[in-house]
Amino acid sequence: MKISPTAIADEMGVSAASVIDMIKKLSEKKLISYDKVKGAKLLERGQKEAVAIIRNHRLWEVFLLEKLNYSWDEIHDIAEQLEHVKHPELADRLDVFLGHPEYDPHGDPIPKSNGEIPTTVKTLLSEIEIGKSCRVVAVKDTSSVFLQYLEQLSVNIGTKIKVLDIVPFDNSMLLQIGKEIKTTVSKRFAESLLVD
Amino acid sequence: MKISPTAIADEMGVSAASVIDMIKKLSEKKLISYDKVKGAKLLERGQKEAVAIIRNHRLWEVFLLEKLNYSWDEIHDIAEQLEHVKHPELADRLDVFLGHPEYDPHGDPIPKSNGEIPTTVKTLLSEIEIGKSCRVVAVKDTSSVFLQYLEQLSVNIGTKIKVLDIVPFDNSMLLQIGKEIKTTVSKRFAESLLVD
DNA sequence: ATACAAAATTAGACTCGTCTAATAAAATAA
DNA sequence: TTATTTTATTAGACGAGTCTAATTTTGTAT
Repeated sequence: MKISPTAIADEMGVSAASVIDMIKKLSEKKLISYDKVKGAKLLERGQKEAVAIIRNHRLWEVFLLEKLNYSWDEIHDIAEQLEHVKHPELADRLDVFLGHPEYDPHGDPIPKSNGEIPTTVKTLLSEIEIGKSCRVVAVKDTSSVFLQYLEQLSVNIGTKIKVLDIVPFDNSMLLQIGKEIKTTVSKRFAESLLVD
Repeated sequence: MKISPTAIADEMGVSAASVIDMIKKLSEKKLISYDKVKGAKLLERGQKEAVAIIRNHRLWEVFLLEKLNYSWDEIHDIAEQLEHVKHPELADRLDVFLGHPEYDPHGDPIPKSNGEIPTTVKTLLSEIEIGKSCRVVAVKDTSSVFLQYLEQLSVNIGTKIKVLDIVPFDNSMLLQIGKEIKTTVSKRFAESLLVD
């Protein structure tokens, strides 16, 4: 998909000018290609570097949650710093130490050392029909507010959810979460949860 | 002790001008004081930050050695990157996870969360008299070459060393290392090992 | 098709950490 | 004490990454 410089700027909290500047620099470094029409695309080298960093990020997230007992909503920010620590072998050793986890705590697949990323079939909760059940496999939004909300609703990776009803007016969904909780969530919410 | 800007520049591999510039900036930030005569001194805030970073560094070194099975001579460089990862509870959680280690793999004390640094009596191996025995408690030089040399001689923290003889000519020492190894080392070597 | 709005891009500036070259100050040797 | 050498300091510049304020391009509604 093509993403506009403005969108990147908003997402990253920097000015559009900075994004354009950076696109230029990354193009010069042959990490990305840029073309008004096709947008920005990762080049071979850029792709590799990017995947390596994502691998680091997700492995560190597992470490922070499992070993240091951080909570779901805290790990992302710390992993964002850890992911840039550079040393050959580091990711692989971490991977071994953690027992070769396949998914990070948010349900995202951890790239293999060869750069391969396991793909999983994921559906937005918002696309599940009335009466059907599913299990949470990942979150699309990793912001603290969202994760804390999930926590509050006892929603975790693996949690079973049944769609009891959908309000036609605004597409809110009435959900049965696990055995205990029955609640209504917004369309926005249902579009931020990935299920299988 | 007072250290000259030039010495810092050499040690850090930057120009003297950079050191002076940085001294100015750190002074403005009230992290250090600087005075031609007294030299540079850490101020309260600077001291705290510095100790916190040392704490991070040493804890990460323990992690890298014990959990990721890195070797003695590799951990320093990686820890130098990890030490700057910032998050309120990170050091404390790491500390708990590692079981409150008191020393890092090079034998240096790990500062407590309150900033306290356990002090240990340490003597240079070069000051041990003929016939006396001692145990290695720390290394003064953490360069790869030195650590690899130690590895080769089977010298580790805790290794027992007996000084069998000292060559008056150049102060080389004949050592009994553990039970197996008997070898002669230079004065420079003996001044890089700390024993109790 | 025209005109307005939104997005992309450029220009010019600022901070940071760094550098080299020039100058000043201090230490040391004669 | 003066000359020489070493060290400290200043001046001016540069690249990186960022910004704001134009300006240009593109998209869209009338």
